[in-house]
Amino acid sequence: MLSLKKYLTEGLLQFTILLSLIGVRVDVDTYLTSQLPPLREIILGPSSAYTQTQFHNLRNTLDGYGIHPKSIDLDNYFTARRLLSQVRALDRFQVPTTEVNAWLVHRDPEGSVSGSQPNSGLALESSSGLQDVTGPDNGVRESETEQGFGEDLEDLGAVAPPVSGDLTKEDIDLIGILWRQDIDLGAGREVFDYSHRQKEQDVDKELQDGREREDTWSGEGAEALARDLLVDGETGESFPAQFPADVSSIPEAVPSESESPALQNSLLSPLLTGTESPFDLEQQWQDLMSIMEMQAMEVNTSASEILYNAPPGDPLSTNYSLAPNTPINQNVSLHQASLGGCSQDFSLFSPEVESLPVASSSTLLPLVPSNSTSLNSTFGSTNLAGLFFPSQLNGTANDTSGPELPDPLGGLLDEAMLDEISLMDLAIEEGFNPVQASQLEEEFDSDSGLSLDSSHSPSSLSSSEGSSSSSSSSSSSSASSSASSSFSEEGAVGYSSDSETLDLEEAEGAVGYQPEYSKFCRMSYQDPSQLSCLPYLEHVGHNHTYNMAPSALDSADLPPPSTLKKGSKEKQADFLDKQMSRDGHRARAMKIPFTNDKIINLPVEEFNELLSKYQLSEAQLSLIRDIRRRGKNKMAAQNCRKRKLDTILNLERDVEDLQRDKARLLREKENEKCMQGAGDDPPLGFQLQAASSQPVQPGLLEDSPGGGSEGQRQDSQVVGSRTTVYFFCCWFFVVVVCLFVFLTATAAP
DNA sequence: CCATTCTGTCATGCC
DNA sequence: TCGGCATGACAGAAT
Repeated sequence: MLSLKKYLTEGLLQFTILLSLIGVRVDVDTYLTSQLPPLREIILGPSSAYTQTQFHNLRNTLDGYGIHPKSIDLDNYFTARRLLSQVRALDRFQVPTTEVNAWLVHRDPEGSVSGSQPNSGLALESSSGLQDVTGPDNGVRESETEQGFGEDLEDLGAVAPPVSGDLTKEDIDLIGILWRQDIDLGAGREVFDYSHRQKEQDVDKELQDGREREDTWSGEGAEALARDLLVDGETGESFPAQFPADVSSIPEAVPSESESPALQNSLLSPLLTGTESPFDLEQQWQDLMSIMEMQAMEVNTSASEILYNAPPGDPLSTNYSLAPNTPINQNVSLHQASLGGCSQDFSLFSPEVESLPVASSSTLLPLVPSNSTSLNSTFGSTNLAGLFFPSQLNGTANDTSGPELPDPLGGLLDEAMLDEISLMDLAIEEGFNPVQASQLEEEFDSDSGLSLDSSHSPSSLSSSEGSSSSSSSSSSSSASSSASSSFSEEGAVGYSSDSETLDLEEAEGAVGYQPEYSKFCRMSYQDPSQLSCLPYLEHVGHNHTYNMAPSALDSADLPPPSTLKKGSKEKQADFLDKQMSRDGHRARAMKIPFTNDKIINLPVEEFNELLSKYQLSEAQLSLIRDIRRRGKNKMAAQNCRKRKLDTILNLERDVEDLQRDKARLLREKENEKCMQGAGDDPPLGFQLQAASSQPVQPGLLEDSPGGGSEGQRQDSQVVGSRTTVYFFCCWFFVVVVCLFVFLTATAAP
């Protein structure tokens, strides 16, 4: 039997060698291990000569077959196993040569390695990898809500500036007129400068930017405006007399004129019914009223045109005219309730932006009318970014639309009143003392809150003063007014914060804290409780409950207006509302006098200073600090995840590069081996090949496809070749057996 | 309804 | 010691 085994094994060996020589790859491994155990025993058992094939079978040992006891050299075996494992470690990625060729053809365009130019290939690959990485990053960013809104913000920022380009000559003239109105009202340069005390540098910078924008966008008119601004020393930075400036002048006039509580009515009444405002008031107040009247007259535009030479189509004029004519009740429409918040907000706070440069402010104003109109037409969802800014571009064209004009100003007035109310409420509840108020005045009084931007903050001043401090002295009244202004400035109600948010967004660019963006719209909503302060505003109050709803209610969902168009924008708006989230509502509930945006983003020094300015309860302070902590941690978490993702992507790219390098090196190695080892007695697994012309492919030895679809394709080829070889081997085995029987029979005698 | 993903928050450690 | 950042872990919402 021993001889039989010898014959058989030798015969098989010779047969396999023969097959290898003729180019047929015999993967004995498969058949030996699983399909033909007897044959495996026969082959592996007899001698170590066949252990060469164990090179190929070594991994079978790992599968539990174990090395045959008769294996002559376990050391060699283990050595071979180790080497083989190393080789396999190298060629995980390996695929048959044919496939590799195809792969190379496929990969070369990408800059993948071609054996001759590894470096270039790597370089190209790395470059492509970079692209890949950037691509995924972008995708990720887009996927992230933050990022998505960041784009919106970017769009917002990008789109908004061009709006100034839409400023017509009339707009500019009107701005200049309004600006002069501020001067007439006594808003001195110091007021303006003072307003920028905190962000003076930013203001200057943005002012320059704004002037540049004016130059580029507005052309001559803008230049003229810029010259006016530059020329006039009083105005200084003067944010051009924008609509807000006009309104802002109100406070100044108010303190002097309105020290008696009786002014409450007079104070707000003019706002509410601008047309009826008497001109017998003080000159400033009269001027102010004239402005308001102009606004009121806006529908007819005749009066405004006469007084200010403002063309009918002027956005600003349209802007101003809106509210007075229309009672707030009328103004408050359902759509305003939902959207109005945003548009109104924007219109209101945009002027308030502390550091908002002339250009930006000027640009923003035109937006209001266009906005309102666009909102009415398209129905604006609460999304400012989507509707508002894009619409701004067309703002001038939309200005003429009559019936819809009243809304913006009405909304503005409403917002202003709400702001006032909230400020009053805050002032009352928080117990601002005149001293702090005076301090605040130093900070904020001139601070644009008055003259510079805030249209509503002044109004808030007036209202707060009128209502809260009836008998207060002029100083105290001014202090309170300043306090209220500071509130508004600080975003007590959230308006200013919104504006500031805008600022921050612009300043920070894409990095901007996007959740804040939601505030952009949301901040317009007022706490209903605040409305109750002023009895005569109650009618306004319930009218504006629409606006209040989101903020007032803990539920983040906006009241779904029936008229709203259900769309992605609205959905986005809802998302933004939800973005406002708990802290925003908490802050409102706690009547935090400043926005979360400031709470989170202000430097610790400014933050502490801000806190010191207000008499806040422990609960409020705790909430504020929690908000700050959570906000910062949220941003940190976002950054952390972003970095993590980037790291993963980079690692993935590196792995791919290394795999390519390994594949390349292995191919080179195999090629060298084939070149020099043709005469040697290589392992059976390597020796037997399906395609004689093809270099040895370690990939064939691997179970792992290592090459994706190409690898699968190759596998199919390999399977076919193996099947053929299998049948041929069986046939040959039968022949050999027959020969063996024949020989034994003949040799037996 | 379940699994996965996304996002916010907390706790912890480090600087 | 405080403030901020980084990060793992968890929970809830969204998909």
